[in-house]
Amino acid sequence: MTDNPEVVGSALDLESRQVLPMIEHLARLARRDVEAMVGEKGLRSRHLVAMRLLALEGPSSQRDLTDALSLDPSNMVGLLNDLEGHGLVTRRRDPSDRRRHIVELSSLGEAELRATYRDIDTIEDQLFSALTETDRAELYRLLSLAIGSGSQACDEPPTGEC
Amino acid sequence: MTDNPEVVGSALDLESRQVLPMIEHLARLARRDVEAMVGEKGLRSRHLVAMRLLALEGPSSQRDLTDALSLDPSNMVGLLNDLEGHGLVTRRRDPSDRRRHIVELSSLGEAELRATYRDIDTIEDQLFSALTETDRAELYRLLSLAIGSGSQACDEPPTGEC
DNA sequence: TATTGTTATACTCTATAACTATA
DNA sequence: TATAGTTATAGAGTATAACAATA
Repeated sequence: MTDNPEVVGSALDLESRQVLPMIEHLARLARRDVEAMVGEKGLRSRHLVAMRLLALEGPSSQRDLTDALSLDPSNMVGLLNDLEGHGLVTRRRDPSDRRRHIVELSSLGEAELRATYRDIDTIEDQLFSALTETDRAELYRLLSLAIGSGSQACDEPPTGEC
Repeated sequence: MTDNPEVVGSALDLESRQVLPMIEHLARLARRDVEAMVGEKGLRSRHLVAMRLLALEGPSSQRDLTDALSLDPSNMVGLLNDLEGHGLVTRRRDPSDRRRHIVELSSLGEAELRATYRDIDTIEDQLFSALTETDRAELYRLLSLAIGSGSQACDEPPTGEC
């Protein structure tokens, strides 16, 4: 723990077990693979994530979706336009609050999502080939845990309020 | 396991323990936090990843860096221009192969990297607050394992050769 | 001829601000 | 006044192609 920057020999304590750089790296690799594989259909990574959420949560408002995905509302518009244009989701007004749109996965969207999941499984098999089944289950658990708390409990990043 | 897309009740088997969507989600959250925190210095997530690699591997050619980070060579140029402009890395010709640039982290860059790591630690503490220390060590192990094999063993994504 | 680095370029992703319609 | 959704726009991320210098 020297604070002298001249000591170049201490490269190792520059490596402090951080996971964020690795997550960013994996995300870039994965996105490239996913879009190379399903890109022919005009679908991209973000579309799949949104459809996945709709499959899990059922019909939701755009506000719910943007909050859950931590996306900007204006991005969600174009994203859903794409999906709706392909007939993968439907949008309708909420009768009880006509400002809201209720977004729902269509049966075509569900079928498409299933097909895409098989593609993603293939990519994951390759990307995580060094991990055992137990490892992968554990990875799933850890990431679920992080997302479950990290993105919901504390929305505003650096306010210090959390 | 029905293959009838009409069966909407089977939402749960659409959720097949995939980690890629979560990794992408976490990456987006993390990048936003990181850039909100260190953005004032003009540094971005990619800069930190590159500096981190230089700290770990020592002086490297641009080709080495682009391969390790799975980035496009043309992106690396601008990235290193930024770092060099801030005095965080140095570039010099390799005497034994004058096509190559040898890139090296400067002592200023090392100091800056140390300071940034403390910021990133803070973000990770918050993002992974639901995980125990053991969990986080395990997460680090699993991601390292995936990157160690996934990105090096198989560079070309969908050739089927891997 | 192949490789390293570079420039130019275009397309995607993400964020901000201003607007509308509803509440 | 506040909220859900939309539009327009700009900045950052990423990929491709063409090029110069060197091997």
